[in-house]
Order: sequence, then structure tokens, then C-alpha cells
Amino acid sequence: MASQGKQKSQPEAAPGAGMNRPKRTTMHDVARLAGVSVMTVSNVVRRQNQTVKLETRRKVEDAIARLNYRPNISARRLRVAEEYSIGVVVTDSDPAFLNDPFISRLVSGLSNYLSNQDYTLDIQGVPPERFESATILKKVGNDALCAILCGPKALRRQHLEYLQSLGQPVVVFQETSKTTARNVATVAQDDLGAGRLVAEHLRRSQPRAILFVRPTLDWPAVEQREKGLRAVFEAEDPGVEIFNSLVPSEGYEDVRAAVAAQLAQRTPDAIVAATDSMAAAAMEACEAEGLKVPDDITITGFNGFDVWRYTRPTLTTVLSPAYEMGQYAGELLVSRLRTGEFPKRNTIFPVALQVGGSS
Amino acid sequence: MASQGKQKSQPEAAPGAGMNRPKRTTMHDVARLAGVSVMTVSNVVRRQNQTVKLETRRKVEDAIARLNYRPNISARRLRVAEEYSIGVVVTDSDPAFLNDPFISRLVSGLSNYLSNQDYTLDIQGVPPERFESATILKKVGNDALCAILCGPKALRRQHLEYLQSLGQPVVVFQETSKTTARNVATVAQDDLGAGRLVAEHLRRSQPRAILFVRPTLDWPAVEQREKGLRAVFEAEDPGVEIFNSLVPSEGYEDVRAAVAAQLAQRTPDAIVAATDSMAAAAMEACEAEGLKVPDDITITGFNGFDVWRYTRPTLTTVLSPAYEMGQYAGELLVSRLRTGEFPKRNTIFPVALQVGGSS
DNA sequence: TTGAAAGCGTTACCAC
DNA sequence: GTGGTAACGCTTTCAA
Repeated sequence: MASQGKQKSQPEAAPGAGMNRPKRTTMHDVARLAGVSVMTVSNVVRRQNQTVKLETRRKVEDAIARLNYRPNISARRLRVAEEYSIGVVVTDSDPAFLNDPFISRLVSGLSNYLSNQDYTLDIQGVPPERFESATILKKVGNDALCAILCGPKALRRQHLEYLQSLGQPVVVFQETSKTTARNVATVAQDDLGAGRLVAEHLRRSQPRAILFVRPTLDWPAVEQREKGLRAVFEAEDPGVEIFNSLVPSEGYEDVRAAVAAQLAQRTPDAIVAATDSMAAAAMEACEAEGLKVPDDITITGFNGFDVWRYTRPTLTTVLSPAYEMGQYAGELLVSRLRTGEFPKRNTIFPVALQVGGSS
Repeated sequence: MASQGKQKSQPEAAPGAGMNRPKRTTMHDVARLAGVSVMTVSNVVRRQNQTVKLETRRKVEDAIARLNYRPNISARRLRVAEEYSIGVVVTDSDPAFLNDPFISRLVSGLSNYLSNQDYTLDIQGVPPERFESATILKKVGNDALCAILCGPKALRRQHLEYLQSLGQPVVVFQETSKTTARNVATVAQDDLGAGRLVAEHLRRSQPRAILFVRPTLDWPAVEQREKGLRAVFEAEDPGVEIFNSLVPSEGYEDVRAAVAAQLAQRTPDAIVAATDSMAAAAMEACEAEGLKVPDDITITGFNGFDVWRYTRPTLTTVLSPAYEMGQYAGELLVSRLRTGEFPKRNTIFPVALQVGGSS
């Protein structure tokens, strides 16, 4: 409607997508205004302050402020052949890939560490079947990569090999097979131990039959949790039967329905769910069957962040150091980039059982 | 232990931080191997396939595969003067800034949309008091920015002005003051309406006193929710008293304690909490006081994603289209970058009341 | 203490 | 259809 007060002189139609993008101020503009050379501006910007006379520096800083100058990071990256940037790929079938509390904490920790080191963080979620087409992997725009992979072991291995072929340092989360590849480090929490902790805890109530509820889509962590759980019972109470309920998704409704169907056939003494939110859904199914938790049936989860507080009874779960793992991955990568070596190849973070009212 | 079979020739110690970084393959390497010029390689890489003879293209693609070549995105960005990248800044006092379900969904939606458009997403969380020092803002590395701002209105305005001064397109989330600045668009959900919806719903149970539980640190959304709530009661039932409980953080324990302290003094008929997780904490405080929800006291939340399902009774809440808002912001920005104009300046997404057992 | 020149890897432009 | 050349904005190097 009303035309804006000030009419900007239209830069002659630039070609293609760049249209209407105002020309950015560069070091040359600053240099011209300050009456110095670009090199001096560069020295000021890069805080090489020993080199620049105070008076000159003031002039330059003044010009920078007047022109609102910010350095072009792509030009710098090109010149110094470093990106000061880390890329994160998450394979997940859920489009809201950041919504998983483990992932959101992991990425938060990583992001904060990297920001403090003046690194940038690029993030991309991708469904497992399209992994190799992730833009972040097709072009070189990061010094190193982080990956959170899901899916069956063979697929994950394939993705991991693809990552290695890129020739960049990579930190892989939650992958349990050790690596000696110079370019790869793994960071995981002790999910095997987590499964064991839950098993040891459950043994006290002497269950005869345990239902393990897990999503169809494999997560490495889920595999490990089941493995740890089974290992303890096989060794200590081989009579205990552990049977699985595979749920097509981790969605609350899917899990609730699957557990309800299972309970209609057969009622175990204990339900071990692969995650806390799945445990909460299982709890609702039990409730609906009139089963009292923990008296008629016990329920436990994994990766406790908040959900365990909300349910009634509260959930027994295993606490995860996800945020710290993210930070640590940042340390590993920055260190790898600076020294040429990962300070540690395979790291496993300990976890802790937290007993709630549900078991 | 065992030394790897193949011994790589060590590139002579490069200076500084770049050490051990292997020299990357460039278009020139590909061109040399394929026996063509760099321009031809460039044309193949950029899919200018009409221009390149099939046979030539095959040769080039072969060389690319053999050398494992990936284009250097910084060089391209510098040359075309576009970043194909969007930056996201989140001000939050919680280091795990992605853990908020609203933010994690918003960013997921944004990220997915941008990935599909071959844009990269940079993300950084920063405490409100250090906003202007966010690396993502200090250098130019994105074509446009997104911001989720918290804190009191004056601070947010200051941050918004700073963003505008950068001269890049910006989408601000959850900011309610309309803007006509050519470089700024706002995307918000109808939190004022959300407050009203809750109020209208509560009126049916004819409360005399309502406790609004909110964090000390202002979020624009929280302001709006309170405003909507109060507006309805002021207009329709002016006798109803609405009093606030300010909680230092959104942490479960803090909220529980604050509400417990409040209840010890005075018991309202209804608690309206600024978010669902705060509502869950409030519910526990009521439980501890022996108050039956919803008979003795009702509880409602906002921004329902999952928490509402977990509590007993389930929470009455207002559903948020966070994921869609993120996607839409992506559309706005890409469109702005392509056409020079935002297709829409201020967008408000509708929300929906979802009645649970808690009210 | 300052500055001139070269070059990072890519693409626009234009000649062949 | 193909390729030579210049330029994007910055930093390294070295000379003044």
C-alpha cells in the first residue's frame, strides 16, 4: 500500500537467485573509510592487536562500526582451508528428530561446547533409507561430522563405512563395536550395563516372565539394553522367560495398543520398555487392564529424563548422561582437529539406575 | 597394536591448526584425471547436463567417483555470494535449549524443510544476556536468520533491533508485536487465544480464585497466555481473582516447591500453569497436599505435546503446531531469499484446546 | 607498523 | 560443447 518512505536505489537487476540481495560491505570498504589497507583491517578483525598501532586500530574499529561490517566467513574458510564447523546427521524415521530427549540433550551439549570454541554447528535429520543423500554429506562444508545412526546393524555399518569414505573425522554415538579407524571415534553410554542394572533390580521381585517392549526399528541402544537384560537372567535365573513385543513406532498410541494386545493374551510379571515414554504407554495399558503397578506387574524404562516424574507410580529408569556425551564429543572433535589424533577412540559413559514406584 | 596395512605418505607438517588435515581433492584434480577442463567438471557437478556431452559427463562422473570428490561449499558460497544456509539463534537460560518440546519441534520442522531445499541449518543456543556475542551473529555465514527470543519485552526488543541491524532477513518466533520492517517477519502461535480458550473452559466450573504459575524469565508466549486468561475473566467474571506464582526456573523441582509453598498459604480453585511440564509439577504439589484433581482443584497447561498423556489425571492443555511453524518459517525465508519479499509479514497459527481429566 | 600481491576452489562470462 | 580467464573476500607471505 503506502510506499516506504525512503526509496533505496535499486541495484541493477542481479542475475538469478541473488536478486534484491544488497551488496555486502567488505574489508575493502572498511579499509577505504579508515584510510588504511585491507591487511590492517584484517589484523584488527583477527585481534592481532600487537601488530596494530592503537590509533590505527581505533580508526578501523570506528569504520567497522560505522559500516556495520561483519566478516564473510566463507571467504575466510576458503582461504584458511578450515571450516570451523561441525556437521551432525541424525538418522531417524520420526521427522521431529530433535524431539527425542536423548538427542535433544546430546545436540544441546555438543552445540554449546562448539559455540564456546567458536565452531559452528550444522544439523540435519534424515530418514535412514536416504542417509547417503543428506546434503550435509554431499558437499564439504564441515571439518568433521557427528552421527547418530539407527536401524539394523548391517545398515548402520553401511552408513558408517560411507562416513569413513568421506575422509573426515567422525564421532559416532551409541555405536558399540569398537573402532580403530584413525578417523572415527565412538561415544556411547553403557546401555549393556543399563540392561544389567534393570535385570539385577528386577530379580529381587522374582519374576517368572518378562515382556520386553521395543520398537521394530533398531536402535543400537535398544539392542544393548535387551542384551544386558537377557544376559543377567540367562546367567542367574535361566528359568525366567523373556519375550518381546515389537512395536511399529515409538508413538504413545502404538505402544499402548501393542501392549494391550499382548496383555490380552498373556500377562507377564514385569514389563521392561526400551524407553521411558514407551514405559509410560505400557503403564496406561496395564491400568486399563486393571493391573496394579507395581503389585500385579512391574514396569521399568530407560533413558530417564523427565517422563519418569510424571507417571503414577513414578518410573524406575536408568539415567542417561546425554548432555555430557554431546559436550564430550565436541571436545574429542576439536582436539582431533587441532592435534591430528583423537585423544580417545571409544568412550563409554556410565549410567545409573533410578528406582521409582513402578517396580 | 598391529600397524594398519597401508602406510599413507605423511603430508609435510602443515602450519598451525590445519596440521594432519589431508589436502582435499578439488575440481582441478577431477579435471586432470578426466582429461577435461575445470569448467566441464563444474558443469557436471552443477547438473548443467544439457551443456555436457554424455560421453564427457561419464568420464567426469567416473573421475569424481574414483577420487571421492565432493565440492567445497565455502568456495561456491564465496563465488555465488550466497550461503544457502539459515542460522537459528535460541536465547534460553537452560543450557539444554533444544530440550524444550516446542523448540525441538520447531527446529525439526525448519531443518527438514530447509534440507529439502538444499539449505543448511546452523544452530546456536545462547543465554539472553550474551545474545549479541553469539558467533552466528558476529560473522556473516548465513543468508538469513531465525530467532527464538526470551526475556522481558525490553530485552527482546533490543535483541530484535540488533538482528535488524545485521541487514539480513530474519524470522522471529513468538514475537507478537507486528512488524513492517522489510527484513523481518514474525511467526507465532495464537497464545493470546490459547489463554482465552483455557479461560472459557475454566469458567464453566465457576472458580473464584485462580493461580497462574509462570517462570520468572519472561517468554513472550507466557505473557500472552496470561493476558488472554485475564482478559476473559475481566470481561466476563470480574469477581474472579487471578494471582501469580513466579518460579525461578521451569525445572520440575522448583515448580513443585513453589506451588507447594503457595498452597500452604492459600488454595485456589484452579491452577493454570504456563506449560504442561509446570502443570505436571503443580499436580504433584496438589497430590502431596491431599487435593483431588479435578474435584478439589483443577489444573491446566499449555503447549501440549506428550506430557499431558503421562499425568493422572491427564492434563487439559492447548495443542501447539510447533513443527508446522518451523516448516512455514523455512518457506517464508526461502521465498524471501528468492523473491526479495516475504510473502507474509506476520503469521499467527491457530491452537486448539484439548480437554483432559485435570479440569 | 603497514601494505602489495598471490591464491584458496568455485562459477560467470565469453571466446572458441 | 568446451575451456580460458577473472573474480568472489579473505589471509599468508614478504617487502617496505
